[in-house]
Amino acid sequence: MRASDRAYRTLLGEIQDGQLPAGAVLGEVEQAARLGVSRTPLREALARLAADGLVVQQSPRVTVVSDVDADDIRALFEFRRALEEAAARLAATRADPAEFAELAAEFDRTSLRGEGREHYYDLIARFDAALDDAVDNVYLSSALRTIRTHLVRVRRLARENPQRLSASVGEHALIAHAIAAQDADLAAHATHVHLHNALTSILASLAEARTEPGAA
Amino acid sequence: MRASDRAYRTLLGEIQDGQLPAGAVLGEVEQAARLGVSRTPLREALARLAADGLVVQQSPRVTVVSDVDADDIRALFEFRRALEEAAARLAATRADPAEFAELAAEFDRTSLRGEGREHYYDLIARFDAALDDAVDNVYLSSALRTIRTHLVRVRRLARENPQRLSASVGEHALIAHAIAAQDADLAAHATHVHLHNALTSILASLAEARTEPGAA
DNA sequence: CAGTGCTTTTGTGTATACATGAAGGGCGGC
DNA sequence: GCCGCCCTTCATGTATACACAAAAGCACTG
Repeated sequence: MRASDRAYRTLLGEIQDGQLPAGAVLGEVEQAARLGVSRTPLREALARLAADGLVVQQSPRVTVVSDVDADDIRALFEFRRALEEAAARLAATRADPAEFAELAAEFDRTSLRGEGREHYYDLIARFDAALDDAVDNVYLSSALRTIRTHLVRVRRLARENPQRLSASVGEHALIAHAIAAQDADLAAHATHVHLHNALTSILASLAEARTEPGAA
Repeated sequence: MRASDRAYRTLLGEIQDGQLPAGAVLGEVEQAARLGVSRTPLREALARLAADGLVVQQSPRVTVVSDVDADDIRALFEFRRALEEAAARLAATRADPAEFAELAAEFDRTSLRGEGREHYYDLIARFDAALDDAVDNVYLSSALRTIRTHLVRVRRLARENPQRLSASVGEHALIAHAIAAQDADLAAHATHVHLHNALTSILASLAEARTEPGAA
């Protein structure tokens, strides 16, 4: 693997994990030395992170990990709503109904059995991949990939409670059913509802975390 | 200005102008020599172009200018529709009505006087800037900027006729009026109509250009 | 003592040298 | 004569050296 890829993935993971918190300064020489690569591939990694919006050039000389506050999350979800509603509509038109019927059944089963976090996240990831595949639009997929990159960090900031997770499974089931039924309106509206609930939960969790900053 | 910026802008302009046609191979040493910069800033420029989607890595070793065909344009407009409808809705909620009333009046005047191409494109650019400003969402604005970058090339491929241009002014006037009236539904639907008409015109022009490939 | 200007230092921007790997051509064998 | 292997070459990936600019610190002056 290329050194620039390693640097990118490492930094990406560290930013998503919170090991590199918002505001952390990323000096080229410093990070290059730490990651064991030279400045050239590290610069490329920083450029990619900047294109993703995960780091920003605070001043011409200093690159920092971008901040994430409630307003950012609202903006992200505005963007996400526009894209995912469109994606849901397109998938309802183009997707293989059988594939989404199968996904819907899996969501239903997961909801009943109440499985763990990792099973749920894995299922979500497969659902997202199927959506991307069905939509078959590189512009949309690329933008959705960027959003998901940011969402990893947002989820970490606002640790979702099991109750919300369970509700989310049901919402996904409905979206998958709608796509399988080729009902574009329902798919879009169910997506809207899902994102509304997700945002509400995240903002509530964030506000809660602010009042009692412990438990880190 | 930085050498990497110069390289980026030059290459961007040449791709948008068609001087670098789709499929053109961009070797690092070759382009670096041609543009009078070294490989390091040129690589950065290529990376930015790749992030924009204007060049693609055809194979691990060769970077080419991305192709634009009718399917690409349809995909671009699907994406654009999702974003601009959302932007129109948000602008209708958040924009300063007076600003868009003024823009709407300018569109009306332009429509009456039948001014030239450059005046129209300039007005559109100001409208887009006002929209970006009103929406106040970096994710949306960033995605819209990417779209506009691609649109320059699309417009060049499908030279729009004066008739379509004139109709487009009227469609923009309606969108601006809707935003000024804070009518989100009308703004979104007028945007949808506008993009539908624009896409139809572009695809027709493209099909026409294919049957008579002269007039280049 | 404070303010200003100079100097030093540090970090980025750029150029170039080196390593590595793939692709193409040529030569040899079958 | 054709196929396959090896060698050469050239492209990218990486490392590093150099240049420049900005910021910080110190010293000198008012």
